[in-house]
Amino acid sequence: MKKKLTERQEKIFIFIQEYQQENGYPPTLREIGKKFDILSTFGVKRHLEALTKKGYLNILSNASRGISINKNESESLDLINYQEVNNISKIPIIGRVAAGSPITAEENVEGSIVIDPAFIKKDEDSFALKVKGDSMIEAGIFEGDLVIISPKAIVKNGDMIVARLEDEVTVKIYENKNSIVKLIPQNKNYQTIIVKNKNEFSIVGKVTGVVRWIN
Amino acid sequence: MKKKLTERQEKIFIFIQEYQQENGYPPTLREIGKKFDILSTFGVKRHLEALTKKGYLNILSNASRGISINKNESESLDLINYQEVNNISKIPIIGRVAAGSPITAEENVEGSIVIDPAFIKKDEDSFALKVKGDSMIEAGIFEGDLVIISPKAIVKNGDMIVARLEDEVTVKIYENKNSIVKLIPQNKNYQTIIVKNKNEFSIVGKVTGVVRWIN
DNA sequence: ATAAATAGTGCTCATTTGTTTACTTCAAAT
DNA sequence: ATTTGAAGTAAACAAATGAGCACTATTTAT
Repeated sequence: MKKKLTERQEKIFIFIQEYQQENGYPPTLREIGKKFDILSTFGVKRHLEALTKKGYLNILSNASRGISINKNESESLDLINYQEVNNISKIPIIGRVAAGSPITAEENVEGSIVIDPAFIKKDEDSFALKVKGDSMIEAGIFEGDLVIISPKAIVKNGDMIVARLEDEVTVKIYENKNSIVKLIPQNKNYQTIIVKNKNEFSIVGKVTGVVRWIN
Repeated sequence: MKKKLTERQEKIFIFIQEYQQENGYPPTLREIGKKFDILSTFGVKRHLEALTKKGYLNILSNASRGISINKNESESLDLINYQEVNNISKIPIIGRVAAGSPITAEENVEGSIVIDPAFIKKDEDSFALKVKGDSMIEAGIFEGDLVIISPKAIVKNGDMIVARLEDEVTVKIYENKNSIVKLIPQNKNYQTIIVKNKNEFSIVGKVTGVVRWIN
């Protein structure tokens, strides 16, 4: 379970996420400090330690930019991920997502799917979401399909992602031009969403697969 | 268009991708060197420069771990092709089908996918086909998708099936009214096929699943 | 055969970057 | 009133890391 962050910590956490998404690598202490007018690296470091203690980050000691974002916060999920049968990755399937709850919380797990490790490239944090709604039918994603999500993947413009807006989770095409983030559906009947309040928006992960079962 | 890589460059590029995927940040020159037994950082650096010049990477000068992966377009680097011997609901993937040969002949197998037995109802004869062509895009099946086929399933009108017509294998919607068999595509640009010579037609199986991998 | 591209070693150097200690400020809780 | 926790400054330090040069070896193409 994730512990609550202070306002400052949350802003820093969001910045790290955005930096990582835009650059493909995490920021340094000094880059974070510069952004938030913190003149001492020590001040930044303690923020990172707080975020680590609360389970949001992992930090590799003495490694530059050794920040990795922790998107699978609950320990129960780790148990699910470690159930590997003969080196085959078992991916948890997330069903309904209660408002405000972490997306990978145990109570949301509906089942699991087993994928050949040759297909899913060593991303043990992957999970699957059951799609509700038809906003992506033109991209060949239907209601009831499972989308496989890689939380650590680098998201680029045009990628299909799962985004969280306030307490809603949706599948859309991601576009970031001049810091204006757009979430583009693939259905003429839906409108593009322009993200205004970045605090209420986060990228859950990139869609790396689609699985559909008929009957 | 991306330029071709040397064997060495490709291995290094794949390693960088995997490292990024696993750790959330890119490797350092020395970490790459260690992996490939390159004792000098300069040797590694020139590989990165080559990869940059050929459009695979971007590098931020003087920044540690300042490597970002360029995912512009088609990366047909099939690092996914090896087979492992495990016996749990392993579904073979059929690639090209030689004219006249039985569709599940061993030489046609391109790989395999492992599916949770909870999903596939113990149909051990299931196999997967890689879709070529776009005749089913309106049913959410795109070129390159894998369709999972159950040869034993009972096929009803309206079901999606894989049919063999002479030496061609296609995915279509099946309809049989008054002994007139129609194969209906899901794409306005294609025409419904009416089967005349039933000797040259057979049902390979029913489509029970669709799997798509993005990137 | 000769030039060009590829691959690598060993070394030095400069910068980047994380670590640590000591001290300050402020607000909220006890 | 005192303690506690969050937030920050300044300075010195060590480790990590990229940059660069001179030189060698092998393969590939002209």
